[in-house]
Amino acid sequence: MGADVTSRSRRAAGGKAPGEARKPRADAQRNRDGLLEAAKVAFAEVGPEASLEEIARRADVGIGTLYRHFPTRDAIVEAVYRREVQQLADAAPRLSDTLPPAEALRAWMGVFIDYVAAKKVIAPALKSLVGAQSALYADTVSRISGAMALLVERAQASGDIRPSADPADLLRALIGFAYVNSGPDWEASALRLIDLLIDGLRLQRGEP
Amino acid sequence: MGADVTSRSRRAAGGKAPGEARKPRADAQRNRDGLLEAAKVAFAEVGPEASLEEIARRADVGIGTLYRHFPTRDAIVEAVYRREVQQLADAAPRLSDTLPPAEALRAWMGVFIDYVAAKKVIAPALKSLVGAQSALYADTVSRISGAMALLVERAQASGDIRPSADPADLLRALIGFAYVNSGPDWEASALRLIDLLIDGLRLQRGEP
DNA sequence: TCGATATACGGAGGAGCCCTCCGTTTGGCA
DNA sequence: TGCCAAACGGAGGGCTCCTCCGTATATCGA
Repeated sequence: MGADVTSRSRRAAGGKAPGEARKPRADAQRNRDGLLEAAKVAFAEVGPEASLEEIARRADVGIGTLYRHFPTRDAIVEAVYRREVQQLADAAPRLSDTLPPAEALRAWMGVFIDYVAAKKVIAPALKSLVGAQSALYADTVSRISGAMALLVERAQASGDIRPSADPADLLRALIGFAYVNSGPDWEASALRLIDLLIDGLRLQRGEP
Repeated sequence: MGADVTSRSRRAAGGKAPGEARKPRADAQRNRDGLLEAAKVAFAEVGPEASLEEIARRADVGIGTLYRHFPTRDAIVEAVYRREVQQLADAAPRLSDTLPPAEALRAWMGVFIDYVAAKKVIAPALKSLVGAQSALYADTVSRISGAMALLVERAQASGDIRPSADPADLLRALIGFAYVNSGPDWEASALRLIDLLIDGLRLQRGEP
């Protein structure tokens, strides 16, 4: 995303094109990595409200350094979660190649829930997936949206589900189910609700 | 709820039973009301994270006074929302007397969404409706749960929806839909999702 | 190899918030 | 009218966020 201040992918060391910044310094890179690692741990333990000063402390780095690398809280949160989200998105095509279309859709939604359950870290970031203000999360959003769209399209093409089904709606529903993640029963409940939705989608009453 | 420190419903002024505290002082009552009013405004503007010191300031009251009346942030949030939630719960029996059971259920869920949309204030308190830790919100929760249970029971009794439908699941779904409340389309999307759920509930495939 | 200098670092400091504690004020009852 | 429980207010300790700037050093050209 555009959040990081340090830019990583410069052309390999050596001659630099005119106007191009030089390669990031080694200590900068090291500190950045350390910060991400510390943040991952802290977010997992405390949630995304974890103290940034505490994260800097854990990374053995000054608070100023943290802010230089990640000017906002969102920036560091987003950086930490990106890889996790990517894994989730990757599951979609895999499932789609394995299962009948509607089942693949159901299964992926289940995986989404499992994922949120396992890495509790993700849950609080969910809102950003549909949030308006999150230019920051655009990348993450498009990956997940893409996964959902793929599954819905295939299920529609095969006639498994009603053609009016809107992937954006389903994503909202899924995020909503995942959001309500307290109580001992929440995961099972979410899975039942997914089944209910899929059943609803299968119904073709009065659709063109 | 048990949150308020000052207790309002004493027996009418006059002789007091042995061991019973005296009636609250007039200034205390006045300040309590002022705090609630200020909090209502502040929560509406900023959400439930609004600064408590700011609320005390707006109410022309010391911070200590705020804390005496409402020892925790939850206490004051809860007090503000209770009346709003009550209105919502009241809508259920009214709809149930007017519409066919499944339609009443659908309509009430719609009202819930409308309500969250109109008084944005409520949205952030949603999580508490299913939260585990919220002994504080027990009253609110039971009112809403009761409304949902009533509607589901009647719809089941009439055979409109599958007997396995779980009111708690549906409440979770509804709260989830309402939670994902950003973007221009969210309300319409939520209503479509409700329709989808109701359609799913109508399906009786493989149910006893 | 050896500076020069862009780059990166650290942390003090201002401002805000949360919540507690306690000296002061005041409303209500006798 | 006077007493005193009840209520008040806000200073203060501790935490957080974020900015700013003087200091240190990694990198690159000579």
